[in-house]
Amino acid sequence: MAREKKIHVVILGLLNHEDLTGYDIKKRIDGAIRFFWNGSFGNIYPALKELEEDKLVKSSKASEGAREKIAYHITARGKKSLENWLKEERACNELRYETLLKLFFAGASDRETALRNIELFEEEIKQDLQILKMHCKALEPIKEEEDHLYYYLTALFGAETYEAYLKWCAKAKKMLEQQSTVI
Amino acid sequence: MAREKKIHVVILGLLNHEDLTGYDIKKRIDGAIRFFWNGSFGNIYPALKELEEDKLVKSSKASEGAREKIAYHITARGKKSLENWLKEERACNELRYETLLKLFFAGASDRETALRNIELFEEEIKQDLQILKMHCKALEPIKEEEDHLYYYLTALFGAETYEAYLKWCAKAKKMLEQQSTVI
DNA sequence: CTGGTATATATCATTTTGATATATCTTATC
DNA sequence: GATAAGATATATCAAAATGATATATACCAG
Repeated sequence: MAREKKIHVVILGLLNHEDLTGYDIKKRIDGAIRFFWNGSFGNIYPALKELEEDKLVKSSKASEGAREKIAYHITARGKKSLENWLKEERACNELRYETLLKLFFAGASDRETALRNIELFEEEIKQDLQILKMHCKALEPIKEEEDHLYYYLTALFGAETYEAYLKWCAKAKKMLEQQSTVI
Repeated sequence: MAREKKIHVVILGLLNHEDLTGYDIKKRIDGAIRFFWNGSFGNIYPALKELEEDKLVKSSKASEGAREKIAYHITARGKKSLENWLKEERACNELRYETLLKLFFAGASDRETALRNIELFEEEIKQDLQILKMHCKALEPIKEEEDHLYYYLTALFGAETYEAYLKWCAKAKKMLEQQSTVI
């Protein structure tokens, strides 16, 4: 295994159940996957070429008319590679929340700024929570079929953690408000 | 504002209440900050040079004996820059959990692999939760003083979300086990 | 028929990550 | 008192991810 890009397994995972173009892949990532992983054209297109070089995917010109369009199909080798990754006993889980960074350093400004940043976070989370709840609602009834249980569980993870975020927001706001009146 | 590196504000935030060397900065990040932001020598040292070029920090040779050591101090300009960032109304909050990616694509392997990956995640979270709870316990009694409330709130965020993760783990494991016996 | 949006591929500069190199200081062990 | 291990300290580099931009076609509404 020469290459170690994470985008490779994201692509293989998506291609594992349907043929897609680079553009399609980006759309899929921007759909449900974005809540726990990202991808950009800047790494998708080069990755597709590398995967083809390594014979993990196979391309086919699927051009409709004048517009060029390249669809990719996973190979047996690609499926094997995907499964190997799934069985690897290490996973890199990390969170990068600028809001928490700002809160940690909030002492460099006033209490109002700290509160405002939490409110902005709260709004963002509320919106995304609505989307996650819709995903859950759509997947819950069909979770006995095929891979839907897996999709449901990732959506449920998002929904439940976002609920926890909102509870924390309320608590944090209250504490900040209390302390600012005392001082 | 020429440069836009996030590591710059992390460094400014840390230098805002004490002078530090690059190595110290890395240690601070690896302490409490790592739960929501990371930094590496590979970007800390170049960032310090850039910050000095832009006059946001000032270096002073603090060498003890033969070992070279460069301590950095924040300037008035640096404090201003930090505050501007805090007041900016946008924050990039993102989560990158390979465990969820593996779960989403778990259909490419067997149910046991999916379960195993959740168990590994659970173990990792349990360990970090202990650390976060210790942080909370240490900060809770002094949260009325100075910036401690901010530190406490970030630790509390971690502790509460990790608790939510563990609840989800239990639920997810149960669902996976139930479905595997039915099929 | 035309302007806006979606489709589609590609590239590039900037940033981050992770590993490695180098050297010194401190502490424990034998 | 030797020496090995681990912590301190700076620096650099390849690889990967990010975010923006360029280019061109297809489709649809007004």
